Amino acid sequence: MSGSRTREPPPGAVNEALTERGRLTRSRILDAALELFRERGYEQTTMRRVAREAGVSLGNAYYYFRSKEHLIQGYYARSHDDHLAACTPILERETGLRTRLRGVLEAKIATSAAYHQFAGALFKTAADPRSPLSPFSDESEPTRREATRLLERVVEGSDVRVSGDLARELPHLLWLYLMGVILFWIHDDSPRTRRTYRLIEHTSSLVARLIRLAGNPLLRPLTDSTLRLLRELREDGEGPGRQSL
Amino acid sequence: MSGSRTREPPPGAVNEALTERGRLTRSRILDAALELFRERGYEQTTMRRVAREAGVSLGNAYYYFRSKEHLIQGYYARSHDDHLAACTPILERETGLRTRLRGVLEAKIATSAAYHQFAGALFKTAADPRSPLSPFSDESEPTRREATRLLERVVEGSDVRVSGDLARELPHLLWLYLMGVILFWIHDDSPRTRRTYRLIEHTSSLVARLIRLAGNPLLRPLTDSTLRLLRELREDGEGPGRQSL
DNA sequence: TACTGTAGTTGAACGCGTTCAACTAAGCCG
DNA sequence: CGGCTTAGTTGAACGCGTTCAACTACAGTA
Repeated sequence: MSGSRTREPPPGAVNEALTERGRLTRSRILDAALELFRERGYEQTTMRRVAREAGVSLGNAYYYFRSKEHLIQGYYARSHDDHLAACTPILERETGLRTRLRGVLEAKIATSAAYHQFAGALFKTAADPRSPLSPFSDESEPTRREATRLLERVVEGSDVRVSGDLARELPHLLWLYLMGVILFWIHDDSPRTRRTYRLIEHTSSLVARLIRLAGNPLLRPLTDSTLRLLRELREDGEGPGRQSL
Repeated sequence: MSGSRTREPPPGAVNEALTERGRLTRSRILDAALELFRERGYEQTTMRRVAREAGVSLGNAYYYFRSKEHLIQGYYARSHDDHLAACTPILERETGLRTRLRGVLEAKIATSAAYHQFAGALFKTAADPRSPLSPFSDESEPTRREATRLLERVVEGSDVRVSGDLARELPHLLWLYLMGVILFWIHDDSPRTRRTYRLIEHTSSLVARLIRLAGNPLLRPLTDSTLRLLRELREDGEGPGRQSL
């Protein structure tokens, strides 16, 4: 009995309160994990192998990552950064809503291509509502907010004007749309996931037209009750987290 | 070396080629599993405990169920049977599309209520595209087909007439809608999942109105390109399985 | 320099899902 | 009855994710 007596929970995903040495070790572990994920997928990658590849002990890997699943958050962060970088030129160049939407969606798929085969296992854990990795979880709120803001920029920077209530909800709806596209992509086993690109090509046009139509008198009641529903569901939730689906 | 030399793959989920004794044992295992799932959830239930509770050995449980996940298919089957039974009176009584749709959706949620807390873990495995339990997998095709047929009856038995092309795709779209509702329900932690009921109440009305509007000249191009997309995506798939998402 | 607390690190151990070679029981054919 | 086949059954063993008590390295303090 010589060591410390209480142990704080491991640092986990966030890069805070780590010494230089710690940051380096953490990074080595994550790099090893992502490479193994790409090479042989999620299930086939063992924590023992990750630790060995990173040159640390098994227990040490768990010091930096609460669980095998938590390694995935490292992937999330990197994936979003890549996506953002790929979107910038598109959002600066294009002004049409359809083109902007399509470009952003295609960028997400293109930047994720290398991880397509292990993305299934990824969503497997993400689908569990109790998992902190669920895209709907409180813990994912920061990432979700960033993605939503990106979609907000897609609409705001376009030549389409959207009225107040809809403008507020639209980014969330588009985020749901993005989740749907990703879900499709995960299940897409066509060569180069060409079916997903086809889906994006068609649905981006569809969605852009729908947004334009939303103000039309014929569709007004439909639009209104949709917006009312979204508001109600949001108010109904007990926390500030808990998105509208 | 006295026993048999080759071993067929275990019977798995289907109830075929089992002796009376086998059927009984299988049923005892499944009953034990479902009870434990209800009591303490999926993860907290161990195969050893299931076997003990069923009064069989650990290995024997694996003789009837290829894996722990495969126990879930037993849940699927029972859940669908319950749903079907609950829907029959509704479909015989109601004629309005909105009411029929709402009734069928509510029945799904109501009959699943007891399993709400473990349904998350259920969908967790179901979200993996490689898993045979994925609702999109080839192995789930029979169940999916049955559910789709139920939704077909919802439309056909109603007082709304739908034209040919749309009539063919509509059941698949409604099945997707049902999947979305279930996904929402899984993440719904409001008391008695009342937010899900609110969602159903509003969206069933919305969807019914959309179906009526689909034939409207203003929306005709939108409807047409949606249908074209669905057809294309289906043709693009290489197998007869692989639904349109 | 010695002392102390903490970040970082270790590997044995636990419980789990899963596998498999071997066993038992029951039916069938001569 | 005896021999054969096959459905049904067993539990030890394997590999994995995860935990944890104990260790080491190092920075700060007196």
